[in-house]
Amino acid sequence: MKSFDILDETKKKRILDAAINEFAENSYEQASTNRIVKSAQIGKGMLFHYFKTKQSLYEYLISHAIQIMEEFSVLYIDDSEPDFIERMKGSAKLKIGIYEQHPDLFHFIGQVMLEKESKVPATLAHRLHQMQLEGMARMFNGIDTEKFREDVDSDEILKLIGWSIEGYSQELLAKLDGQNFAELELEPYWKEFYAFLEMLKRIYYKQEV
Amino acid sequence: MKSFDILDETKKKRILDAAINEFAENSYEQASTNRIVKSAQIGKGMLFHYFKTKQSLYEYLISHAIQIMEEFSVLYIDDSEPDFIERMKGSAKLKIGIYEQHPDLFHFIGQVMLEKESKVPATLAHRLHQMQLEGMARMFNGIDTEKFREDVDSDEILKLIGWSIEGYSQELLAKLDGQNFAELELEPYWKEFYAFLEMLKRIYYKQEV
DNA sequence: CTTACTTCGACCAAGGTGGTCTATTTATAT
DNA sequence: ATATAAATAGACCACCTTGGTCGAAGTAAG
Repeated sequence: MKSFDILDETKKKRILDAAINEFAENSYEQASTNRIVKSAQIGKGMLFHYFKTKQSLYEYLISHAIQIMEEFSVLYIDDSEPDFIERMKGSAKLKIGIYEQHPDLFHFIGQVMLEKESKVPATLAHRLHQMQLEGMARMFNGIDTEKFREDVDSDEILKLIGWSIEGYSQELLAKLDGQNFAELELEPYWKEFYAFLEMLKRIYYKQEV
Repeated sequence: MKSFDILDETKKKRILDAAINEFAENSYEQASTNRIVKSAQIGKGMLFHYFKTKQSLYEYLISHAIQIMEEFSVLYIDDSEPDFIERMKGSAKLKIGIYEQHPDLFHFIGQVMLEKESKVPATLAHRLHQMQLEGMARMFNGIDTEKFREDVDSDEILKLIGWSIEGYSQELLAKLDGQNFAELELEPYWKEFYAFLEMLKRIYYKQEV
């Protein structure tokens, strides 16, 4: 794998993107190394020179994906922010950030989660699980629930706000489908999103008098 | 196809379930007729006797799925009910009802939607689209928005309630994963769900004084 | 000119593809 | 009981894709 780490960044990215995309859209078995090399525009031999087998390529990708997720997580999510909705802003920026730079990463990880364990070595499965737990912790630990309205259980409020933001994002993403993120002016969408969050505050926070 | 329609219901169901499952979990190209016949416990020849080609089987399934969805829709969704959340109860019952009797139907339709148009004939694509529109209409037409709190736009409230119920269902479904619906006592879960809906009313409806 | 490394893609055996066909069983009709 | 027709299984077909190999050509360095 040394030989792979040494490549120019652009070729490396082409290969990683191609491979992640292939494993995102197909199960391990159905994913095709032939399609990967074609999409990455390299010869068949090279892929098996860099990664000796399909399986080891797969494991490399999983590890790579975890690494990216963790980097972005510490970068974007400020777990000292006590206001839940403010913290969710960071989470949204994280998702968009990953989406811009690695469009298929979430899809890939989702596919990995569905995979029969046999293809995902125990240590990687463990790291994935750990990542999930830590992500939850970073999202929910130390939230100030005093701000929430008192006629609804605060755990419920956390979930409701989460689901609402999830729904909003899905709708937005569907609307922006096909368009190229890189050359898109996102600022107005953020503005709208912030307004949406303010609305959530109006709904779920105590009314200031 | 006549020959197929005549079969005993149990064998018919075995074949339909196997085929829908296969096309739900794989794209058209990747779906395998071999796996279908093995799973349905019939000989290879029979499948191609009933449906002459893979493509025509696929189209039969799509048509079949649309039919089921429409039946359930008129059965469960009462579009004369003016209270949105009450109407959503029907929608939830519809989903569970379909899920019980055809576990992979939603997944299948989702997969069909993703398919490159070429494999889905225009007329079926049109029927699918029409079904979606009518479903939306049955959900949202004639809703009494007077009940909603007035400090938030009522269209937003409709969406927020929808997303919240969606999130709740997903969470519940994840919790019940793997368990067999048929032999499951659902009543307590409905109870909890109704309580959840009452909470949504508290949040999104005008407070009665 | 030699040595070492990179790159490609033809090639391999193995196995899966949609679809056909024959042989046999089962049901129906006379 | 006999003849005819329908239902059924699965071996088989030609074709394609699979993960992986390997030799040859290209490139760079010493």
